Amino acid sequence: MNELQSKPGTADAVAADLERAIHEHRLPPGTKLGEDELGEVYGISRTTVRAALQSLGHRHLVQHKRNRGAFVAQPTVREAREVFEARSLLEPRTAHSACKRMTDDNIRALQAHIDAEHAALDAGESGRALYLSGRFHIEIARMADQSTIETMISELVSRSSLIIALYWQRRAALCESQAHHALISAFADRDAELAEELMKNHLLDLVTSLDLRNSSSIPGTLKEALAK
Amino acid sequence: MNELQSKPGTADAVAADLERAIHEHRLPPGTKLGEDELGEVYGISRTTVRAALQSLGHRHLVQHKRNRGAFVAQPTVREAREVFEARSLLEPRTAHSACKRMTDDNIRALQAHIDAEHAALDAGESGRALYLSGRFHIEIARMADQSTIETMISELVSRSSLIIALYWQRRAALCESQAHHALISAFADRDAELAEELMKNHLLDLVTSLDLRNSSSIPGTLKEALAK
DNA sequence: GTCGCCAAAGTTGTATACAATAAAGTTGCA
DNA sequence: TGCAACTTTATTGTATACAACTTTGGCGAC
Repeated sequence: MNELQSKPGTADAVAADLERAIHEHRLPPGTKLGEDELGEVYGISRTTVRAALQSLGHRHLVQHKRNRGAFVAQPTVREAREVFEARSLLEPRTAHSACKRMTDDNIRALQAHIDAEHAALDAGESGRALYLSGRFHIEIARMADQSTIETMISELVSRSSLIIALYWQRRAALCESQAHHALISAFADRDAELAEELMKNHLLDLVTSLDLRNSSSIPGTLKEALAK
Repeated sequence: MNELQSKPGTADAVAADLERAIHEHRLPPGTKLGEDELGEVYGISRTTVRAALQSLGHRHLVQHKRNRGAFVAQPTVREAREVFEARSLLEPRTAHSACKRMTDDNIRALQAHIDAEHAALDAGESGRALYLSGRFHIEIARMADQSTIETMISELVSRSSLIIALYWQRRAALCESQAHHALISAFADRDAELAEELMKNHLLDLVTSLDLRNSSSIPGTLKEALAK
């Protein structure tokens, strides 16, 4: 059941690699993604790099500035709200659908996901833990057998990772896994209504754990704000 | 309040032009989009054409076949169901939100949209009428002031146009505008709950007006189906 | 006569070279 | 000394050239 991954050196492979690096916070928001630089890293020409960056740009993970280059996107407060609004429309109902189709193998796979997340957290790899935490949501969409919605959620989850990088406030540390555990329990009990409600609340909790007050100074954006 | 449109000759402009042509059924599903050919039409190089085609590919409007080229996408029955499933999750609630924010000017704009649609239909421009009919849904999302969701709905609407081209069955002709009129009435009455319900039923009607029986022979796909 | 192989043509995939634009640093003048 | 305009430099935007692959037509063998 290997997910089909592109051969290394292709635009898709580079885009996937960059997306993961962004998702894992190894590339913070605002990081410049020079074409020559990336081409040298991956041993490919700018043409392929550009294709990858364009793909990420279309998913709102990188922001293109004309004649300036590509940068890891810095979602605004407004954008952050919109992303979670969209997720709240898609994911609860998708969790409901997924629950009704879920097999025992699926549930075990989700449990394994959480275990891996914990392991990463224990190993101090918080970026990887965050990535796996996002994948959890995508896996649920996949189990709902809705590839179109899965694609959308995948984009929203990646963007959420950027939002977390910018607006996360320390206090609410890792209540994450609690919600995910509860979801798995609902799946195991085949309680679709409960799963839907849990997902809804989980997303709500995520939003409230963010600091989305207007115009909080985003690190690295200050100089740009003045320049403009 | 001119919507910012890219200068002609840019990848964005070409992509927008092609998207509209696809939406208006001037480019039927399965049409080959040769790079040299398009470059000659628009007076630009293949580089720019490729960027435009890649953009449309990411929106699932064109399908890329390795070393074969780009073709106007031919959504499968499964994909068709998924697109409308996604729309049913997004649009009713968005109509609700839009209703609560809607101004009198907004309502007049929507009415003007429908009038233009009728005019196009009377002029025999059924493609343009279909395009405007889709724009109606996008305008509502815009009025909900949710640009992220608007982008998603925009993609889904364009894909719906391809689905209609493939699976539309003659009988249910143009009950379309009826539903849109009813929606405007709900907006005018500031009845958000009703608007949500109307949108939900409207999308349901759309799906049931399609012929989504498995493996109905799609024009132009037959030879490919046999080849595979 | 049909099947299979081979060759040639056309198209996309990739890399490189050139042009345009924006940022930054420098120099000159007030 | 401060500001402004210019020059320089580095980067992206665009076009073109080459390579790889798929397809299609023809030729030969069975």
